[in-house]
Amino acid sequence: MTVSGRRGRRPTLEQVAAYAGVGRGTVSRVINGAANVSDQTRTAVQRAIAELGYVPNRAARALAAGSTDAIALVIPEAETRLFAEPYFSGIIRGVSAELADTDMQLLLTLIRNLKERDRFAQYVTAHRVDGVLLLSVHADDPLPDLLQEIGMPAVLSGRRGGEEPVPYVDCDNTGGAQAAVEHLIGRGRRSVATITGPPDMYVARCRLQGYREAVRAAGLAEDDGLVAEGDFTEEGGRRAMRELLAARPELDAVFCASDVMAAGARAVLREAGRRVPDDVALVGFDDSAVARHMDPPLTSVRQPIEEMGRAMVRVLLEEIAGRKEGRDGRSNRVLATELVRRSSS
Amino acid sequence: MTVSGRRGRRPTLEQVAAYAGVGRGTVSRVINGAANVSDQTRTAVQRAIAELGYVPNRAARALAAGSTDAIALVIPEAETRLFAEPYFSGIIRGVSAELADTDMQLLLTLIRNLKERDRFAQYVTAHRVDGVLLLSVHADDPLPDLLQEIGMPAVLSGRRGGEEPVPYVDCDNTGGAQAAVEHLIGRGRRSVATITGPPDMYVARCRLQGYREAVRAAGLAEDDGLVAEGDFTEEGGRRAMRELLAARPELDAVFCASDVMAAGARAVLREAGRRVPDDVALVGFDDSAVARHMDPPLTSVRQPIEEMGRAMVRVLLEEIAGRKEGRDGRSNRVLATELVRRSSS
DNA sequence: AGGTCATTTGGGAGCGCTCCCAGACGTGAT
DNA sequence: ATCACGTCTGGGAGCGCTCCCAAATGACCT
Repeated sequence: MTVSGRRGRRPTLEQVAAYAGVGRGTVSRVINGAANVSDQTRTAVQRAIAELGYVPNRAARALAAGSTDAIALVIPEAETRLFAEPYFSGIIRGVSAELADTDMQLLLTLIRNLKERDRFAQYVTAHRVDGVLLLSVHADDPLPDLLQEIGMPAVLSGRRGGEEPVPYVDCDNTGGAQAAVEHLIGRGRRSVATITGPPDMYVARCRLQGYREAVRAAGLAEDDGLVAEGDFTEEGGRRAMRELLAARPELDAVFCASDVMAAGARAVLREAGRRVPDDVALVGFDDSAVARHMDPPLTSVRQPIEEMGRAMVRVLLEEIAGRKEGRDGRSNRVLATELVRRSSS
Repeated sequence: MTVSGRRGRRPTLEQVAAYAGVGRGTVSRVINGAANVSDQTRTAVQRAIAELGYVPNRAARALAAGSTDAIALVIPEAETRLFAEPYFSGIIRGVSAELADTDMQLLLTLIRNLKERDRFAQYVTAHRVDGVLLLSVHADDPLPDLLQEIGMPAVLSGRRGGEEPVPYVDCDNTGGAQAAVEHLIGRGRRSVATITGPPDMYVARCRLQGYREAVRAAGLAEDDGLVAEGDFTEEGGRRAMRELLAARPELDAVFCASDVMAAGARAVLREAGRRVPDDVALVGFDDSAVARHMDPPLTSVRQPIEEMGRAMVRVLLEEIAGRKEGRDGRSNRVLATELVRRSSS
């Protein structure tokens, strides 16, 4: 063995220093990109690192520096089912991509009950991550406030309401819904109904508002008989569609606040003998696999999910960096949606 | 005494010891459940921990003990699209559930290119996790062998071939396919075709084998004209279905090695004027959202995905514990599948 | 010549744990 | 009383880093 004291273990910073003929501090400076190191020394250290195959020990670094180089992605368990596809994996993909050239680690935490939430709360209170990404929290979730309180950098995906104690990244739900309904109206539909999400969800209210604005802007009558409440499930979509058909048999288009509800609605329309899109045009929201595989394929509003994941990381990293430097940069981000036209409308 | 005071910071083990009037070692023993601590002392320490709200510092523990209390879940990027639903989220759910009462952390790593794979290789070589869960590796992936080489505990989901250098958890693909085809034959179908996955994938070969065994067992003719090669995509399913229809127009059932291919097949059948299930019965594999939302809903073979995630963790933890104690317990696990009957067959 | 200042460097002092050894304190046998 | 042998317990010695202070160096001034 060319290096003394190496015997099988991973080389330490100390050994790199010895090998390069410099002090520990200098090696540390090179690794962390500190400015005041002469080029000559830097090169020597870098060669030593390469030759020894040195990789810093994360635990030691975390202990000494008091930071963990890790962020947590927190997902309420329910969401992994509801948003299974493509939301969940899309966000993860974006987050991971944006993290790839950082050397931050991604910790995944599913929270399926109160006990686990408390455990996670304790976890972050103990500062075992540098920041937290919170996926689709519910309106009554105390986590955002807790994080705000203990000064843990955090970013939300979506909003629970208009304002939030921590930064959020969201897509333009109102605008997306509006575009969808404008599209329907633009295709000559005159009696456009909507199936909404549960009204206690902000995202559902936004999509409903988008619908209303489009209807109003087109000068069509605002008719509550054309609005039915769903719950983002297929069964809810069925129920709502039956209500609509009963109340306004003459309707010629339906904007559904989710693809899954659109699938339910489509089934009811089929039973009722209405053809899609000939008799009734259908538009969904989410652009999920369900939309692509429906018959006919469903026009749907696509959220830039992967990009949202990336944006969340960017905002969080800014937040973490800002926190360190004492400044306080709250920056939200709202991304645009896109209407994907298929043959259902 | 620099110990008392420290306002604002998290309490340390040292402070707990002082508060309880014992030594550091004793507190450590209580926390780690070492046997030789008197009940009285244990109680006192536990009270001190509770009263101070002490949470061990993971970095310090990892540094001192040389283990990280974290495992990595590694997913090749391509898979996050292909298996997006429900495989990906199902595994995560199972893994997370099984990990919940451990205090292991779950590190998520997507690998989207060679550079990232090398980085991850370096990462595990530096022993920054205690174990690795590898999702659906490709046949030419060197990661399993690398992990084996450096002695890092690892578990695969699925197999690349018959044997593996590291333990795996898989579902009974052959049995599932067999059950699906038996089901078709049991419903009176006599000309059962199959659309396979790419033959270089072990899972595809298994499902094909299951098909063959069922056909043979039923005493039906083994006819290569009834076997068409797909690639697990919808378009591949379409192409294969057209081939089958051209070669054996009289077929009355098709077993597809994936739901997505079944969706493609279904579209072609519709164009060809064949009714499902009246003229042609259809069965898929995966029991994905696509299956539930097809028209008619698709009979499909369900894999116990969440349970597979749990099993992977159990095997990995055993592996890690075994490694520590010097024993070498290679234990694979193959879980049963279940046929979910819907109206397509 | 001496003084000042910026730049670069070495290494001590921890960070909060676990590991392990030696000591304290029983208990029972001699 | 002495010894042996068990069970508990305290605390020293690290783990591999970062932080920071002081020292060395050299450039430039007075």
